[in-house]
Amino acid sequence: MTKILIADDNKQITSILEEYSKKEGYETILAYDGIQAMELIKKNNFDIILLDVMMPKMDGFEVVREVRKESDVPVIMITARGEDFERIMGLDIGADDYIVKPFSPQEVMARVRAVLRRLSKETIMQKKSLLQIDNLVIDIEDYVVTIDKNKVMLTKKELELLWTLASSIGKVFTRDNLLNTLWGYDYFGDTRTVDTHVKRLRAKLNEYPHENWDVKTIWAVGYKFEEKKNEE
Amino acid sequence: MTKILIADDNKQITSILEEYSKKEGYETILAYDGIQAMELIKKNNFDIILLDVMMPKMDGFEVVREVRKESDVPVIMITARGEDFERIMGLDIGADDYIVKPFSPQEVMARVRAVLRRLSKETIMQKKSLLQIDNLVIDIEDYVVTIDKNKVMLTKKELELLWTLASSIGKVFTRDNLLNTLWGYDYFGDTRTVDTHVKRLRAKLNEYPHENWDVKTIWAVGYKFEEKKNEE
DNA sequence: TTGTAATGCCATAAATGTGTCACAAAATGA
DNA sequence: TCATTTTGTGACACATTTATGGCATTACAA
Repeated sequence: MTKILIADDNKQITSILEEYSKKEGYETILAYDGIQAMELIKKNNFDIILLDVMMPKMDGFEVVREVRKESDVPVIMITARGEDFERIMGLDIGADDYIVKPFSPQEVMARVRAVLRRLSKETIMQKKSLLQIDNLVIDIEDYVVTIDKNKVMLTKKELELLWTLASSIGKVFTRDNLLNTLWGYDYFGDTRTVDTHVKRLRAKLNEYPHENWDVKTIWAVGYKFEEKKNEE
Repeated sequence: MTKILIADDNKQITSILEEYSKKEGYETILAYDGIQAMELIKKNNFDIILLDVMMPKMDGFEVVREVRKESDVPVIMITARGEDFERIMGLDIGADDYIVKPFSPQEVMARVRAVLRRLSKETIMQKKSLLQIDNLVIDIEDYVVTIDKNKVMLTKKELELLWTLASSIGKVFTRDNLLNTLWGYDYFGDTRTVDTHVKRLRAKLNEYPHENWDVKTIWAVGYKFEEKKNEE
């Protein structure tokens, strides 16, 4: 049975996530600050951990750092603002995904499922932080994106954008969603900025052929990463 | 079958490393202090040894010194702080690699594989602690770096920096990563200092041609050692 | 101790990335 | 089809990040 730890000092958040986790069939345990989370982690053997960044006594970053010394449980960080992508995902912290508030519980559960699915595949492969879709490979650790082994030179924002879209294949993101996830919810900028980044990303991706996937526009809604299922 | 000794007084660390080692297919033996480690080393014929520096009864340094009197087993040291690179890697101690806490188990296993791979090539050659990438050779033992047989005069920090980057080809290191690994995690200095050392290192490396590799900047992230795969 | 090399820090220059806008192009629906 | 809405694109200003040279301090060897 999948065992999940939900750590957040906001009880409304933990209780709604608890409800959804139980609906999902997970064994759910709650913590309300970092110290408590650490204690529970030491005693239990969780399959996945949901960690709020801002918690009393010990913040989420510290908790992951502690956890990572000894274990490799998948961790999803919940952050109130657009913290630096690479800080959370990659090099410094080593979380498996991150979610920006405000979020919907469904979204969180989708991420949890995605991480668990991805991880179960990766026990065979060595590398984590590797997202592979058809001939597209996104490697967070090396900060490299390739299409059929061809290196695509993306900037940080472009990589974040691609990673965000591609890690939820098929899901439509509104411009506000993306602004919220990539720039933080307290960012007040032009919505159309997203368009510009999509344009730049597409230009670079189109340097190489990719028949089975694309960044698609959903008219009057937003963008999504689409994978065309092969007709095998 | 590869036989590995894991010596650390923290049982959580040994047990997680044991788990990963077994997953890797190694025969795994554990020790919880230096004396115990020594006894096991005398009785067994290990292929590789993981040694925590801070252990009760006999610290990691002493253990290696003892071991080195009689054997040449590859040793990877685990240190909590940025101990002097040359002390661990160089003439005094003669370890084959070192890892700074906190680490992820994958990272450790990657290092283990790397050391074993390197060593297996070196049985023919006499030298150990030799890192070779295309026309670049880093000799930790003699503290010498050459490009096409041309000696490159690097300072201590420059060598450490190069070695750190080059022994994880492709991996991006943030400035904080490097500060942590090279200066110790308790060092509070200017992040930009890393830039300066990269500058000096590059200047010296560029005295000689190297088409197939370079120290590359990942904008807004950090640095990495990049090897351009030859189109053989 | 003294001289020399190494190191760390800073200011400034250079390089690169990002956000905004105006207008063109495309999609939608009557 | 046309009017309207939405998206795509190129240009440009400006923000951010990195490279560089110089200088002060420290470490080290003679």
